[in-house]
Amino acid sequence: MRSSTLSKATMGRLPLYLQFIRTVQTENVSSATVARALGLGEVQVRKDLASICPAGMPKIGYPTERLREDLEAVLGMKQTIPAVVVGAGKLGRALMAYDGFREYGLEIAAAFDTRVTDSSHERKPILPMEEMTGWCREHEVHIGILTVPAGAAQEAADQMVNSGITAILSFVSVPIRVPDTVTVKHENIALSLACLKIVAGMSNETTEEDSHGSEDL
Amino acid sequence: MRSSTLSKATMGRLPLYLQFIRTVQTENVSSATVARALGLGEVQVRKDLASICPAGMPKIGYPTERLREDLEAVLGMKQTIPAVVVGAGKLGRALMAYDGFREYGLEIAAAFDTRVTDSSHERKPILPMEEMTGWCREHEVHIGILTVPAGAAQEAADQMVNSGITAILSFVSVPIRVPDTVTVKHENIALSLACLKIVAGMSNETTEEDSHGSEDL
DNA sequence: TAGATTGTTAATCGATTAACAATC
DNA sequence: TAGATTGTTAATCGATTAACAATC
Repeated sequence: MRSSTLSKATMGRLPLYLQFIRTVQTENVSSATVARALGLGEVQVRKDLASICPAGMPKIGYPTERLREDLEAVLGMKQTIPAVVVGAGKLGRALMAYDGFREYGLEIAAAFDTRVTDSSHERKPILPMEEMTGWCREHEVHIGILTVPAGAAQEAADQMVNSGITAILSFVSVPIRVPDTVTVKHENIALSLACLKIVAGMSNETTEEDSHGSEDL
Repeated sequence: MRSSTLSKATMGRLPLYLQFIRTVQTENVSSATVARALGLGEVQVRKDLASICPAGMPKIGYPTERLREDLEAVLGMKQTIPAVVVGAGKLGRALMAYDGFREYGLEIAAAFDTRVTDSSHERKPILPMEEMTGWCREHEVHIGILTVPAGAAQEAADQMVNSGITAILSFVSVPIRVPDTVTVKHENIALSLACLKIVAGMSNETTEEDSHGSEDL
């Protein structure tokens, strides 16, 4: 019931709140403080927080500890669940070594690659692709990170689906086809950077006809 | 004039269109085709495309080549501009080696790190931090990718700003403070994965009270 | 001409913001 | 009590969708 009142937009901001709340040292924190820190509207913050934490107190604010717990609960970070990396290239291995996942209730358990690579320097196993299905089913892994070359993406994705993975974070720049039951999120780094280039006004798109001077966004 | 009619939402979809258009083999492409491929509304696609490409023809669609050119023009991909990586750890070096940036008119020119690292295996120079300001000013670099440890983020960001960088793509999970003239985009991979976990319904947030069965988003 | 497709105007929807009531 | 802060209701804003006119 409660979850149905959380809009998509609100949901997207919750991790942002959590990130900031974790840095707060005081016992209580007000919506104004959060808003200022994150550059959001005060009312928006209050509305968002009210939807997940009923412990806000007039004149005092939100108990930091309680707020953090509620955020973590809604975001499902109470328990750590395993994920696998598919494609143990440079990016794949960089992600394996990244320990920031744990803060968000996730842990890379293993990686898979078509070529048997030297994993002696890694703390986690890099296994041949053929073992993925068995391994994932055995360890009940349902989240995968896809970091293979574009040409191998579809085949790898198929194998992931076949291994019982239902959520894929893809770093591949080509779209992949999966059944409706599987969620794919594309993380296109080049694209993010390109957007930044545009927002920062570095593209050749700035026309001289716009006599307003530089637009403020 | 034209650019002012592009909403933020539309702008965000343009790279998506470009990605797909580049895969199209036919001479012309209809909004219906694009919509189907990307899972968007037909009218939405038409409205978006109409705002950047005046060459749409009833009964025929959009000339693929022309559409691609217009998209690239608006997205500022005609010319390649340089970017630097700050923090030559695993992720930083993985990004250096990634050649997908070029497709979006960007090129990693060099990396900087506090520790002088072995860059003999790299095709691009990894230079000591002290040289960043001079190097960036000389090469007129205004875009930077931040991949340092959280503890070093603020200092590194300050140096980037000082080097004339006005757009930062940050992979650091802590917020950084920069002047208003600098744009920062946070790329929190762990967070993306966490969102996926939620969307895919793997968090412990699913309540038994929701008797609708699984929600379809 | 007829039909398919584009482009635009109006209606709907969702999210943000403003105003204000509630409360410790 | 007075004041600061929360929570909610109504108004505004922006984006999407629906209906339809324009056109090759």
